Amino acid sequence: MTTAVWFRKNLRVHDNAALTAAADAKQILPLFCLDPAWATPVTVGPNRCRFLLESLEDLDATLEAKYGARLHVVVGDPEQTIAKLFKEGTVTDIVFEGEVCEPRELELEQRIMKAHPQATMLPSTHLLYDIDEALTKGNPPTKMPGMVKLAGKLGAPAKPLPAPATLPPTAPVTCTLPTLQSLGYDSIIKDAAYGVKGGETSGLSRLREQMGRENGSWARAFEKPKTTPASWAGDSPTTLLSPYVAFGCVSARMFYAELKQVYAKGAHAQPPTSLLGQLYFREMSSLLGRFHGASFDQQPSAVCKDIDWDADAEAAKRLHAWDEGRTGYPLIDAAMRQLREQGWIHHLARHAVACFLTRGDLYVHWQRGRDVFDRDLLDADWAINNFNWLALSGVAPWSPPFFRVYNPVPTVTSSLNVRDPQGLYVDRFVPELKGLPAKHKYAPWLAPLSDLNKAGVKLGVSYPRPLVDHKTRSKENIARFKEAQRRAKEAKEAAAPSSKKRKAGA
DNA sequence: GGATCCGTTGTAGCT
DNA sequence: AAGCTACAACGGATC
Repeated sequence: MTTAVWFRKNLRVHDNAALTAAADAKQILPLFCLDPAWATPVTVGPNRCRFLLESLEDLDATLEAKYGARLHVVVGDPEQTIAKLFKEGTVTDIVFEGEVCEPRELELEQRIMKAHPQATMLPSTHLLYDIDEALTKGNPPTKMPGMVKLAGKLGAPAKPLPAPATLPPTAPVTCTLPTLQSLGYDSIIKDAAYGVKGGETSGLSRLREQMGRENGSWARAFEKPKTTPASWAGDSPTTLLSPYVAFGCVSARMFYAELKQVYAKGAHAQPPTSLLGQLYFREMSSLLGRFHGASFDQQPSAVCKDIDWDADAEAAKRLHAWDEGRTGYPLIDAAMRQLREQGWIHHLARHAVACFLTRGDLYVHWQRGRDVFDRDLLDADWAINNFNWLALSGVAPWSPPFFRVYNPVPTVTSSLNVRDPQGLYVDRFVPELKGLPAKHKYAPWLAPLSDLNKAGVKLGVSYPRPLVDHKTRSKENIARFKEAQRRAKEAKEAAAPSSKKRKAGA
């Protein structure tokens, strides 16, 4: 009698409902299914895959040290892997946590439950709140005041489950962890942003380190818009805990519990900008993702206007240049190159590149950008990624007004808050501009020819000229967006006339 | 049911 | 230097 404990987005021993439930089993098989269809270099970048493998390695080590158990990692289709384990008699039972909203995972678990009726699917520990309970309180909020109100109704999140004291013996299985090479990755990037390494061990130690930063006053004072996107090393501007939370190395409830302790010791910032606000945004994204289901990542939908994004060969070229950091706008290019190299960029850099790709400059479909983020971000999360691309491209009810476009050339007053007078961020990620005077670093096309020559910069050759002219393009795009919106409204009105129309007609 | 309020993060130009 | 305004104007929640 062996119970498989299927690890999914909970790569940890703390706050793990499945592992906790397995404490009563006769024998267990800790299991992770690595779907090779998921982990391809095209869909999941090497850095993100590396973080996963490190997390699995750490989980295996923790299981062995704490319980004398080992993690059985199988590279293959999860459904088939589990079916085979049952068929061979390796396992007789399975326990796992349900997914909160990602459609492919929800579909997968439905197939598993159908094929193995004895399986136990437990409520997820992925969020602060039980998602089903949260959704009984009405439609999920789309703005932070609504989320704060909902949190008030739901009360304090449950305390994180402690790691089990003991576990039953592990089934005797030999297993070796896959490597990036064995999964078909050839460009192996070793250094993530700020050296974040996957796994519960480094995740929990990073959590404690960040909560203890400046004796807790840093976490209490934290306000995201005040941090700068021109960051890549040294003290991180944000906690950089998001990759750990995304893969479940650190549970949101554990994060919340530690944060509450720090908050208890003094005055602290409030949502939306505070650290708690960040956990609330994550919660809100998942609630909305669950509520809208598979349409959440589509256009058009109940939460996505039908905008006529460019989709011709020219647009494909612009997308490619954006993806590779060759737009000719150093801020955009530095951020996109950092994303590839480090698997992380600051929140405001995400705003800058997302606005630039979509409504601001290139007028490319937000789904294209979303897929690039999904590939490269260590903290990629289906609900959060879609929520934010819907927001930044201007199509969602929770979007900022579409005509508020970020300037890709940082200024002192810009809300992108770049604050990089020496242009060090550009130097680090766009080294071909290194010799330029600092004042031209973010707009090399404005530099006098003598400066360009001195720096060895040949615009259009060693570094691209601006792909589009921001001032004229953003104006045109705003007009196009407005027109698309007007058409959509008209179509809606024609389908279901409202009293407004009658009034207008009278 | 209509009016009003407000939303984590716009920019440029002015005082 | 912080704070105002013009630009052009969405849509959900609330009263």
